[in-house]
Amino acid sequence: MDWTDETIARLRELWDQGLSTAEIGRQLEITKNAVVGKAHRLGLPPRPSPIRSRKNADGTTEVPRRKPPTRSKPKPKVSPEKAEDAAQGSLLDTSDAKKTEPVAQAKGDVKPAPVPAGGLKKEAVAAPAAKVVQADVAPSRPAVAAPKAAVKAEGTASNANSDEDGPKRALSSVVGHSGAPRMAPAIDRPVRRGPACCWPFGDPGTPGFHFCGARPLSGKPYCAEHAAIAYVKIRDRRD
DNA sequence: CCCTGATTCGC
DNA sequence: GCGAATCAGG
Repeated sequence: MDWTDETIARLRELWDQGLSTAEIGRQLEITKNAVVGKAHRLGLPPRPSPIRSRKNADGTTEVPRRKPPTRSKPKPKVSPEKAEDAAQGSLLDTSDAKKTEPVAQAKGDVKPAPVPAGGLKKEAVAAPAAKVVQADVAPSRPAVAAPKAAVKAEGTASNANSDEDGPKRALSSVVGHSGAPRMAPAIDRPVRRGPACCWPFGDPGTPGFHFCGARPLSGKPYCAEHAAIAYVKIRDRRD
């Protein structure tokens, strides 16, 4: 993993948004360990940890006894092949024409698309301080992720699977709405110094990848347009 | 089991 | 510096 300035920025954003390390890892296509490790090294603010670290009265943090790790695992270094899939065509849907098949699907399943498997969880509910919860998914792949939350909230995939390709087909329509985030909006100011909408276009690592860059809503990482997609009101996601 | 984040430590 | 392995709590 090469931690470019951009990926670090993304990590910071996502971390700041309160996403779980695993979620961030999925979006950046790295492991959560990498996320945690890097975040730790960067000195990012620690997030509520599941492990109890009770504090003494004087403020010192008492860490539970750490057992001397018996780490001597001659584990063969079989590097898992990380096939990169560059499926970006789906964002190019300019009209509201309903594509029943995301492009990503068509490309051999060498690597499963990083679509989050879990449904909305506590993390989503406990999210930021507003009536707005984060879509449990990431805009890393807006065409796939965002709509999923918008469409079916409680779809734990276990019960709502009467329609197999339900989510897939639904997403296209959702994406189509709200002015279809196709390519980068031609912003008047190509270069801005302030905060920029970090809604991604294309796949990270590919030449055409870039962020929206428009002025984000205050306190949010996205501009108004993309925030509307990235966030879903609790009320609205219930059917 | 699953999830989570934190830490360790070989590389 | 990086991150897999591991730990540890829920």
